[in-house]
Amino acid sequence: MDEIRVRIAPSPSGNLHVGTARTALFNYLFAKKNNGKFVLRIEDTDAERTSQAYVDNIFDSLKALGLNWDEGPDVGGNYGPYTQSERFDIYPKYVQELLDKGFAYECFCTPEELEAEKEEATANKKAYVYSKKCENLTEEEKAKLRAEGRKPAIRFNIAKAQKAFHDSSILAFEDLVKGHLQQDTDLIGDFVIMKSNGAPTYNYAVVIDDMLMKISHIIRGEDHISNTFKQILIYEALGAEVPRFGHLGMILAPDRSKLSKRHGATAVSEFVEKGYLTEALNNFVALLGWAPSDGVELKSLQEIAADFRINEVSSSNSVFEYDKLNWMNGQYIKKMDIKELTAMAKPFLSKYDLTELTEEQLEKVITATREPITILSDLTNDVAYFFGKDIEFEEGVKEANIDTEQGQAILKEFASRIDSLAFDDEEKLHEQMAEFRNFFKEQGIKPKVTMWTIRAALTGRTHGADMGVVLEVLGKDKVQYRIEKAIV
RNA sequence: GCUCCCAUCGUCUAGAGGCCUAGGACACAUCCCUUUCACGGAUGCGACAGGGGUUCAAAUCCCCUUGGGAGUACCA
Repeated sequence: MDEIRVRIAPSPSGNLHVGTARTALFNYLFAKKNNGKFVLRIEDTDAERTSQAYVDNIFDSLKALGLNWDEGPDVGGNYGPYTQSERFDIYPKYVQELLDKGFAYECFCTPEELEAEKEEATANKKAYVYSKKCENLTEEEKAKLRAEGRKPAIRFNIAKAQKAFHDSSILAFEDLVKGHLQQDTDLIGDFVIMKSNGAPTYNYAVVIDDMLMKISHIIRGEDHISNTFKQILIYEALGAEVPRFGHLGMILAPDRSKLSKRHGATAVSEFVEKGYLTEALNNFVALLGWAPSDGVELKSLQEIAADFRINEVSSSNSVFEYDKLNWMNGQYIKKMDIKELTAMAKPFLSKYDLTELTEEQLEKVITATREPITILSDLTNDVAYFFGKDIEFEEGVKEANIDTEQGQAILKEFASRIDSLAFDDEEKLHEQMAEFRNFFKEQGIKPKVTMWTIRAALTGRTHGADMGVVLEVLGKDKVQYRIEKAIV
């Protein structure tokens, strides 16, 4: 194939999962690195589990991550439509071709008959393989079954295809990330490619779509390895060029089970709602299975794309731990443009009356509180004392820092200086506070203890934003009010 | 059950036979910086799953065991 074309084909039966996001990312990176095209296809074959809300979520999440597609349902392209449900009329044609070539046959088995076969297989500790009962039905037999009202499903004839294109029953291919992979096709049952209701099944529809969309490389999760053998055979039976495959390890929860709701967020949109930055999410997820050649882990999408090589991706599973994601998110928050950060922070500040502060003051507050946070939602609590008249004291803070003889002395001295404090002159205020600390330092009280008392009275806590910013943003009136309230 | 995949610090990983007394990042601990918490800096803790081979030499190659994951649908 001349052009490199990859795709991501999510099924809209849920919000975009981080695992899918990583697959999308690796496909995107591979396309970027190789000047290829990245296409998005929506696999909504199963109407019952599918919804438009999920389709929207998938679009929005992918866009938020910056994983822009070159072709897709919304932007179109030369190989559309890009939504499977709109492609239903093209699937029967190739089923007929397979039927004509003898690589497929009609199957009239009922669910009950199939169930019985499976039970027998498990009873004999054998792998279940369809009995091929319907492989050689005569026209008369078929007509009779049809007369009974039975509608056939179409099955793919594995052995026939395998024999036609390979020397033995072993089917092998070179995986882009896992290397040599093989499977004995005698162990693969003749699977249904078209249901009795006329709808195509997944393994068949993907092949037709990928073939028609000229997909050259299929990068996906390793849960698809066993499907790959079935799919290769369909490509071959259709006389189509078989694409290259690359199977990625799975993302596991810390308990090594599948990442699910009980482990916390699973959808990209949930991470965003919690206050994770999509840049950090991309960066983190890229590092699950891939390592930059220069060892520098903090990297933009562009930098990663330039360095990315699919064959360097690890073939093992990786555990999704929040520690590193949190650290990374914090790094991005620290480096982010303050205006952009402030805008992103606002949704997390909805419980406060933001009109209390000017935009400039808000930016100061965010600047002074961004350092220690790892996710945007940390801001909600960290910024609380900048709003409203009164504050809430954290447990024990009042008793230890204010209700003491020393605390009261510090507060009284501070109260006496409030009138002379330069609330609107950052530099001067800084000097005045230094002088204030020295006043007590000479009495043997550590600077940080002095500040703890003032901070406690003003914020209800012993740690938080820079005191200069606290004083400046709070302003003389609030400072005076809170200090006086703390003096017994 | 059957088939397939995987296996380096707690986690993500570097490592493609000698460069490995196994490197980095996160987490953790200690120290420094400091008006707090942090940030930043320094140091420390910490792994080649086990057993057999092959080889002058194995984390790297082969086999077995063990452990983990996936697939086994007229779901995708």
